[in-house]
Amino acid sequence: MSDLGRELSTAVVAYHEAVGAHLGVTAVDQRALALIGRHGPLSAGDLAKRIGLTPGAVTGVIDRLERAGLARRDPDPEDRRRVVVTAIGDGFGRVFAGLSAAMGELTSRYSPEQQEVIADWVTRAIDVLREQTRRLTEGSESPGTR
Amino acid sequence: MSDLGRELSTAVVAYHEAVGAHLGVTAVDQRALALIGRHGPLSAGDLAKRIGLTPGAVTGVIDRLERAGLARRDPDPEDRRRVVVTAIGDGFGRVFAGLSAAMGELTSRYSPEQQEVIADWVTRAIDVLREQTRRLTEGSESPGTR
DNA sequence: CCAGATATTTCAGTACACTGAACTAAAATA
DNA sequence: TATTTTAGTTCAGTGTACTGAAATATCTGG
Repeated sequence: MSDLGRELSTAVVAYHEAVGAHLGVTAVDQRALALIGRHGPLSAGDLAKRIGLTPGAVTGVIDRLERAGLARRDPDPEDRRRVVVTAIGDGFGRVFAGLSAAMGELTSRYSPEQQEVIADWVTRAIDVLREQTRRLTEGSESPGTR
Repeated sequence: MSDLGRELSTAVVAYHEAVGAHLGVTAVDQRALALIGRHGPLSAGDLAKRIGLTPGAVTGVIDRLERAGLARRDPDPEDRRRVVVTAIGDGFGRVFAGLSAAMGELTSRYSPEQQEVIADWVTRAIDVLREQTRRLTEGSESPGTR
């Protein structure tokens, strides 16, 4: 099972690399997009803090996401200095459409009780990954933390 | 569930990035290491073909893996032009030790039947990911394919 | 034994994302 | 209203991984 986990993560990383190469976005760009997708629209500055990059670098991140048609810049009507970045339509979903469909098809072949077990495991596995990531990251500097 | 898949993959990518930053190896390096781990020792040239890089770039990949203590260069006794690259001990496992332990602990909390279901789903999910990756990659040029 | 083929490394040049600092515009404060 | 602070972009410089070609070492077929 530990081997399976390793293979799964390798396959996931390879997939993300392929998506990135296909769309002209980096791994960081994709993480930023996922962050927006999960959290909702964010200002450029907030995005910078969240992903640990300088504001200058974030401009590049947004440029690439916009060019790939995955996100959109909008002026904040409340504060016209601010730029609000929004994931377009379901830009992420569109890119991942083939994967989502195949995964849905796969999962539908299991009984409802089995699907329950799988979803539960995946949820907890995500927590484990986040915790381990935090453990690795802490101690290293990040520009936002200074 | 499709959202879960997305979150899982995002978490996996973030974890790999953190591991890479920690050890000074790139995502490509990690994929190369996984390839060696799965397939067994490979010559530098074979590695180049498999990961789609020029021989010159592969020299750098192996350099970084060696520097991180994850792989080893050995001359091929059968053909002294060749260099055989081997994953060290369980270098990969050592790096991923924290993750493997946590994942093992997580999975052990399920009944044997449930574990069966999870392992089955993960195995098939890996196949789906590989297939989708292949679909994205084909059509794009790679140095080895030319 | 010699000429060509093959495996890897080295090296110069290129591409690209990041930092840090200067710049522009807009808000907040006095 | 004038000054200071804040948000984002632009830009020069840096680091790093890649390509393509040349160099080195070794194998193989005539």
